[in-house]
Amino acid sequence: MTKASRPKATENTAPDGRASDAIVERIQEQILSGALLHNTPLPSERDLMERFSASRTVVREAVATLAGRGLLEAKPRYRPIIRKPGFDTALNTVGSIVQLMLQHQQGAESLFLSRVFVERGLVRDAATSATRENIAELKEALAANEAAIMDSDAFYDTDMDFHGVLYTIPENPIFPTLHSAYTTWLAPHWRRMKGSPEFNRKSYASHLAIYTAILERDPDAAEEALVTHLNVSWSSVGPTFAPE
Amino acid sequence: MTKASRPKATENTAPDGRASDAIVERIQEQILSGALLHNTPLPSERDLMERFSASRTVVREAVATLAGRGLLEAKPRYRPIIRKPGFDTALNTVGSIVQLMLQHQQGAESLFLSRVFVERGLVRDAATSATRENIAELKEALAANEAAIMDSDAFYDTDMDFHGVLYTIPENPIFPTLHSAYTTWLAPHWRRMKGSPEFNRKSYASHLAIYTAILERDPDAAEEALVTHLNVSWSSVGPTFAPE
DNA sequence: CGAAAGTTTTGGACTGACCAAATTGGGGAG
DNA sequence: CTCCCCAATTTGGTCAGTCCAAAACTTTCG
Repeated sequence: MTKASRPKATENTAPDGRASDAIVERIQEQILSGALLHNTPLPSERDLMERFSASRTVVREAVATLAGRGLLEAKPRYRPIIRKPGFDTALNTVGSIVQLMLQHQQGAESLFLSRVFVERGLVRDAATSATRENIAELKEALAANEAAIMDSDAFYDTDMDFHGVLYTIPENPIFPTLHSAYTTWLAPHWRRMKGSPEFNRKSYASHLAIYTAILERDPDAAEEALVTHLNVSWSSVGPTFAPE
Repeated sequence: MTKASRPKATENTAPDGRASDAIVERIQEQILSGALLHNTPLPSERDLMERFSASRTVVREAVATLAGRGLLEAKPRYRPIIRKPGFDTALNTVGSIVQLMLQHQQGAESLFLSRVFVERGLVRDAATSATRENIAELKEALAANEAAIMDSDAFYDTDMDFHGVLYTIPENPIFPTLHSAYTTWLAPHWRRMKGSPEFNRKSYASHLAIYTAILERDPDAAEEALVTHLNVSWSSVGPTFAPE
């Protein structure tokens, strides 16, 4: 105890904003520095209010803020779990807003088009600079994709995986994150209508075309194959979004 | 707006999650539907607690959540301002986490490389499909850039603007947002070191090369000019980030 | 040794109160 | 009549204390 852990009266140099912000920052530091371990639960609120000599209100607010930032995962009645931030954390925090904008097809289409844009760049780069390992992975993903043609659920997964491999090629952690963002955000709409082995076979053919173009180091061909592939997909998914 | 919804009396039967979530959702709806107008202040907390017949604690929590999602802009002592969500809102909410990752390690570099990736695609597209207006805008931005060579502050701004024009070409609202995200996130480091008219002149030359390549509808040349340009910039900015 | 019952802890929510800053309303000076 | 300044009121931020039901932790018992 010894409540005197922090004399708050003696120091007033900066314009004191929110009291919780100070706590947020302190906890944040401790999470980043590792003083609070990843995947472990946060100390109890009553504990925290002692450590920071603040009221529960403030502590609570701080916790909520941290949770909003994704540094804590706060399930309703449970202890908040500490999450060290990564690019995935960042993407997660936007999830709720993106979700809102996806309800209007305008937003969904924008997002989809951005994906096309990104993947166009990815396949071009793959065509010009994919390593042997990259190509091996692509081949593997492609094989899995072919094997799943008859099972639409599995096909969906292997489809995602194939595209996912493309995102790993730049070796930039942002891209895999982006991929999972695209898939999780668009997934609900995507899943709802999907199906025939016929359709799957066509998709697979597209994938193969992309792969082949990459193998032949032909960026333009790879890009074009990718674009037509995605456009076909969109033509059957786009309409599932709200009209206006 | 006939959805009067239930007044939530005393019930314990349902697995009610967070009480504030219900309010969050209601307010969110009202913001989206326009019942609460963009850029106007939210009603007072005491008012809200009457409307939703909840305690101030809960109302407060709801407001905090909304603010965290970017639907409200809450300055410390002022009334929260209603913000209808857009892609910019989304990017804003990630700001704090991104900021964390920028301080450290290769986070900054990853971000920068992603920018290079994006702009490569942008200039390619510009080279193949820029409209007369796009080109006119580029020309204008370029002229402004040249005129600012002697004034490093102004040069920085016109530099950003020039790149910004590229992000408008796809006519996808995500891209301008992305541009402002890149600039605001990287700005602090970028600003801290820049300077000589000498350096500016070189940058301008790069911009001109990009512009010329676009004019000549040469995607490869445009891309290459862009890459060398950004790499030069990075070589003088990158080191300003924390080592490891 | 493990499962059930019991006890303590903890997060969610509410009330009432206080303070300082923001907003508002009303004069009084120009 | 307008504009600015100062009180009166509102409002956001914070605190302390209380209640409750669900988790988490103990202990007991089969």
